[in-house]
Amino acid sequence: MQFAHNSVVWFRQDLRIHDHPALTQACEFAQLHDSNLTAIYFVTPKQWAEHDVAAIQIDFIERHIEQLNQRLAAIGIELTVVNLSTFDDILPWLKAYCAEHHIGQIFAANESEFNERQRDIKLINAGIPLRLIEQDCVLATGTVNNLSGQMYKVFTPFSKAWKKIASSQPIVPLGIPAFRQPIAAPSLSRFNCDEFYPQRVTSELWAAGEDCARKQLKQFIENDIADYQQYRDLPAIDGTSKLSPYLAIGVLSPRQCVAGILFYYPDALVNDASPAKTWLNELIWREFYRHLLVAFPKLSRSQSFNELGQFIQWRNDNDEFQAWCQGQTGYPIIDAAMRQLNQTGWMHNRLRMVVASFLTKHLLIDWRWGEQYFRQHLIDGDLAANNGGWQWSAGTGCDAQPYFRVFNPMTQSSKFDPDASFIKHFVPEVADWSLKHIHEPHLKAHHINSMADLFSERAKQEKAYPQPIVEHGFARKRALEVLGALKRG
DNA sequence: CAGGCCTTGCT
DNA sequence: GCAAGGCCT
Repeated sequence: MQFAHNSVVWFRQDLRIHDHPALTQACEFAQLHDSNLTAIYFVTPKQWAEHDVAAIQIDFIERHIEQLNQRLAAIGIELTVVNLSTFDDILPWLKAYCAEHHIGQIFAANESEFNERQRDIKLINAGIPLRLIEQDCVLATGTVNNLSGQMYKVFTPFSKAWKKIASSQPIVPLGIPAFRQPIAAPSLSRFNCDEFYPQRVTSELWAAGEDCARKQLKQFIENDIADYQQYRDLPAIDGTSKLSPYLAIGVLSPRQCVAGILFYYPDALVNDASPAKTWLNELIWREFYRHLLVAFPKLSRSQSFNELGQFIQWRNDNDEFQAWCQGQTGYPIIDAAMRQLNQTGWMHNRLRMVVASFLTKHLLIDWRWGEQYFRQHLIDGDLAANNGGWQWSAGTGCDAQPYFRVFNPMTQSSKFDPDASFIKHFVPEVADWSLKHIHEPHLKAHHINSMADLFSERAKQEKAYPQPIVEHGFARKRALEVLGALKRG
């Protein structure tokens, strides 16, 4: 029998060749042994459907896989796309592959989600020579702890500790490994997802490719990061980085983002007044939620962080949930946000908080319903951040919003979309309403005053837009009673 | 261990 | 001004 010197790099949610430690180590291994190195990607649509991965994200992934294929070929690595069904199919496939191709080592980036970790542990226990490289976070999960040696449960002390550690070590992204002579890029198997994803959904708002992502990162840090704090809450303005789709599938690494910040703002980790501090904090939130996912695996299984969360008496009215999903609640700001999600696969962060608060508090619908709907539609779907954000809104999470803080959709509307230009774009029915009525829709009279109105286009349109699904004062009081009951026991 | 502190607000 | 209560040092 031939000695097993060949190796594989297994790509998951890390679809890039820059700053990819597992890829780099695989190349070094193959150079050392003068052996073969190939790359694989597993398509597991049944697993993805169980995880509520959005069709638009799968399309985004497939477009990046084609790009990755070209880039890998340029350094002499052949990529194979393998169509399977679930994670459980990977073990037999890898067993056969390792035997046939004399594979001695499989390199892969670690993942923080529970099922993904279980998959890897099972493979290792079954004898698959899988070597996991910690590269999911800038600072590996489990390495940022309080003085008791435990994971932090409050963001601010976590972020301080994180910055202290990060500032004491070099943050230098790896380049593209110089490996072998280019080969012709192989033709890849198409993703076979039709059974679980009959509808293909493509986004034109995010270009595919590592080069696009890197350019967008550079431009954001160079031009926009200092204004981020000022503009990030205004959905009508392009004030956010819009990099989340790339981070979610690993076209960019978080280390590239932090290194980018430090290139332009070298003191960002130690200077609390740095213009880059607000966006840096967002990256640290990403790390916080991932570290939590590993420290508290129940979060991956949709259990509330706060034990009391399981006792909340959700109303869970299905018709109201549908109205929320479809952007038909009668609150223009809520409906504009949900339609942005439905139409583009992305929603502005401020609005994610607004609609999450509305669903969980005004409608008293279980945050899990909203979390699932978000994942099913977001191009940047990411378990850690999505779960963290929803539990923060619902008040069940780690370092969450207090239960008695109920966002006022009218205040949020006038504060963050003052001229209603965002709302009007996604809810044209209200485009000719006064600003006052757009922000405070309950003041808008929906009466039809005359026969002329009845037949006018305007009357039809206004009739088509629903009355507010629930009155704010009433809903607020109801939420405080239901959620407050828990605390009183 | 007592005391300061705690993402994005509300009335 | 207020709204708990737990976390962190």
